[in-house]
Amino acid sequence: MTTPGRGLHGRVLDSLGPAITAGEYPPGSVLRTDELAKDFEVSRSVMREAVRVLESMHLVESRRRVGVTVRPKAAWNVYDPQVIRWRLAGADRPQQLRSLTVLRSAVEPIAAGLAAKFATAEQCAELTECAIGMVANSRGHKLEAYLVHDVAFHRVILAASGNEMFARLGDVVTEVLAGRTHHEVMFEDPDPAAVTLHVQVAEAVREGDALRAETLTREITVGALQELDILAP
Amino acid sequence: MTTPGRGLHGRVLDSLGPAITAGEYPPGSVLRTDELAKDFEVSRSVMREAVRVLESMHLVESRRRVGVTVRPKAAWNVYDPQVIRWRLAGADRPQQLRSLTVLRSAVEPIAAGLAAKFATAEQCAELTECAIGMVANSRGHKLEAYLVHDVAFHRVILAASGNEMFARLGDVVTEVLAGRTHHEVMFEDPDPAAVTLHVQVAEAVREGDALRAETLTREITVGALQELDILAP
DNA sequence: GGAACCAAAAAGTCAGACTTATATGTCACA
DNA sequence: TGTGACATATAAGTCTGACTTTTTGGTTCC
Repeated sequence: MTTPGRGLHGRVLDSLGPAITAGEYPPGSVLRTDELAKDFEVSRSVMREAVRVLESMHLVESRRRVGVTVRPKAAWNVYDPQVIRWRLAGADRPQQLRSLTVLRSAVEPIAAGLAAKFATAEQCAELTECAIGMVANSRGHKLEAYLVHDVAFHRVILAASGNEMFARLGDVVTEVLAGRTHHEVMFEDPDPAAVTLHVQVAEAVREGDALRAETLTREITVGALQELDILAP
Repeated sequence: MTTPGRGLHGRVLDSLGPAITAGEYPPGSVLRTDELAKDFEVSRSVMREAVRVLESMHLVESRRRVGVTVRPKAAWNVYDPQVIRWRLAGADRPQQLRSLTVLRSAVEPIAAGLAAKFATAEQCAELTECAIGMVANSRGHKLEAYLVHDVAFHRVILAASGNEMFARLGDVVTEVLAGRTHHEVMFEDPDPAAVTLHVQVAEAVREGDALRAETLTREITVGALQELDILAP
């Protein structure tokens, strides 16, 4: 999905980042740069660059005479795609999946409404294609192919909303959907009702019916919430 | 609001970051590390650390034999608080304000609904205090004091939602509200209807009425959208 | 015209010396 | 006994220079 280990400092991050988000170094832990450098067998300059990046993610704080302190989870930049990936890969996975799904349930309906208003003809076509692809792979244990179209569908919706911040959630949604299919139990074919909803959203967007697109998408996300037992009574 | 210029590399960031987000170096521009180091009168190591941070924000990409390339806006980590601050401070301000307000309009109603279910007694009390503070400063050109309570109100809602990702939007909302009051035209007292809505939201949350809290908050955010001429017909 | 090759350019890496801020302990004095 | 000033050790921060590695773009030769 993303470029791992860009350079030496990147490999350090790929190792240190997940360790922190997984709570291996609990908040308040103090690390020392040159000790880390020794542990990871890299020069101090490389380790310093890695620490700087972690600092920009608010995962750690570097202070003179003290060291590199791990910050509490509440301070983390939980929207950083890399942090999200690290958390999804570790012990934090369930919580991360829940909060992301709740975020989706807030954002996607609004995005769909905006998409109905602002989507280009090309995006409408893409959307329809995705919906068709989902239908075509909705039966017969072709989950992999189904997922590809499902992911693409949601990405197009977010991009077509015309809101840059919504658009940037495409990666996040991708991770969530991919995770749901790959890691969770998902032997059966997708819910036919959900497939229909996607087709109908594509319709509504094409017809410029913002309210309908929003409502239908809300139904989709409610389904996603229910899958994770996040009830919305 | 946040710590500016933490160390030498921080000061470089405070200068280079805004320049990039403002489009001073358009996407595709190629910078060279040691040239930058010379320009900013810092050592290469310091400049490298700054570049690493910019890279982690997806503002630039560093490649061997090529240099440091500025990435297109679509790649930027627009959820990074620092990037948001840089954009709000520069030419991108209007667009940034719009997309943030749309994001708010998606997230806050859901957050309010969750808050109605999960807020602690303490948070309910805080919320009521904020609402009272808003009422008390709603007339007589006491906008500064009004704003303080307004901001606090929305932060509590987001925090009380129990969703870590919503909670982290508190800073963002703060920036938006502060910006609206300080930079935009806002001579008159706040809309009395909006004040009432806040009071009612506090009520609904206290009573655990999720649906009402959500609906009322949606009315608040619709108002925010209208202020920016973002119509939602 | 295309494939193999070469050279330059820029980032990447490392090691070592030095500077600076600061937490903490010490000691004198009240 | 408590409090303030001061000294000291510590770890991050900074700078410099040498070296390595990757990659691009041109050049040569078939």
